[in-house]
Amino acid sequence: MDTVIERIGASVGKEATLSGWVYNKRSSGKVRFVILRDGTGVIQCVFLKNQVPEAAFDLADSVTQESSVEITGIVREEKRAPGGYELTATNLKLIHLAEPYPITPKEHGIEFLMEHRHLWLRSARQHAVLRIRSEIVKAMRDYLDDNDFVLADTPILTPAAGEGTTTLFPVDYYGEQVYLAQTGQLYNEAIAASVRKTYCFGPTFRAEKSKTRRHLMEFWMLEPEVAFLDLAGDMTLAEELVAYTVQRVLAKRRAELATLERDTARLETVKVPFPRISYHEAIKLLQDKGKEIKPGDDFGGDEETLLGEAFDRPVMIHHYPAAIKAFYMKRDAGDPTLALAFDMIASEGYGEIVGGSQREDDLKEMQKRIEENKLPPQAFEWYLDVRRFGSFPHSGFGLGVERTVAWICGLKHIRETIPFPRMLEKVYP
RNA sequence: UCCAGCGUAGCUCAACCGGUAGAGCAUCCGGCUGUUAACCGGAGGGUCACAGGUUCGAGUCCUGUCGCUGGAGCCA
Repeated sequence: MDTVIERIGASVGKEATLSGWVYNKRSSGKVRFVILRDGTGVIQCVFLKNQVPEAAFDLADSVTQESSVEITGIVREEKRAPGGYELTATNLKLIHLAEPYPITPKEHGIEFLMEHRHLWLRSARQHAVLRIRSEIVKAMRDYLDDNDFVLADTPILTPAAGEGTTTLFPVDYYGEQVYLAQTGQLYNEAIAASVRKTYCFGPTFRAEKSKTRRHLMEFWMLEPEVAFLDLAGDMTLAEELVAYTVQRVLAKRRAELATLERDTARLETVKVPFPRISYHEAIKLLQDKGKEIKPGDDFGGDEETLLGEAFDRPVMIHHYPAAIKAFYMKRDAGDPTLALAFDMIASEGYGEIVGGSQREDDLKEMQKRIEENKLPPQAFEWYLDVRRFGSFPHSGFGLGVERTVAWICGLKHIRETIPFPRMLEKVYP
């Protein structure tokens, strides 16, 4: 196996050759330090004038930031080193001399960093976020895979608007106008009738003119859908999935959370059960906190923050007014003005990370909703078939991956949670 | 779309009431045997976003345009 900095401890006292990029360098006359970054970690390499070839010693001074190099040396434990190890170099080989690197070890503004996002990803913070994001996705998929879910991906190009056309990106499809997917949910419902428990995981697209720290035009969503599951069971699935994911990141990505200076005490408490309050209880809670809000209103960013802050773990709000929720959600049998829907609001002001519901499974009722919402009925015939041929109660939800990453990492802005964010009118790089 | 703030060196920022354009980092040259965003000395580097106006004189004041940032709205 190749020697990498992450596992350098196994090579103490031995010679190792590391390949990577020059993260920084320092010089003190007859001793020179090259800080090497190899993608798994960072280690300082010490060059002593009388112990390395002259060419290598010269190169240790002239090599530029982010040049790619190969460094050979003896691995040593070192108390003063942040990672605990150091390399006493015996040689340095240049692979490519980098041009002057734009992102220096000093501060930079967000505009400049976003313009250089492809290079910014190499920095310690972004590296940590990439690794945590990967762990989060793996944890979620592991949880679902281990609980009998079948991954079945849904299309990106879709023939008709899911709900209204204003938020969709139109695409020319051999002369026909189609749209980038907003959700895989409707397809998931059909798949659930085949495999009982399914999920899709992929990008979704919104053409909204949203310009906030919580919105992206292109974001990834994890959407489970389960046959014969009601709203309460749906909430249980959501809280178990989220709690498992948070605990997994705490167990496996401590170092990265530390790099991000995340207060992990706020994550330790994220265990089941999560608090569940009804929409009307939430309204009352907000009114008690002095918010001017009345039953029937939807929650804005401020309200979500207040609700999230009221608990030490994510809170689930259920039984929203049907009027402010999607057409396919089942109504409450006792009060048809309410939808069997829930949102999960993350703690610490990160807002909604999960939105789910029990789906309408009655054919007549669904036909009525499609008509009321002025949706093109022919585009939904296949969807109605799910209600025509052995209709079944079923529920599911969508989990926004980037908002979840922002919350777990403690990032202020969602743009750092995905390698190349698609922001309002910004698609470079 | 609306509101607010900001556009000065490659980067991050200063420049007081309108009076000669400045620092740190980066780059180049030199010094230092343990540095941790190393440090010390030196050098080069400017269409003060763009256009117009006021003034003896504008980076600074006024108008417009463009761009960026934050927020609102919008938002399964």
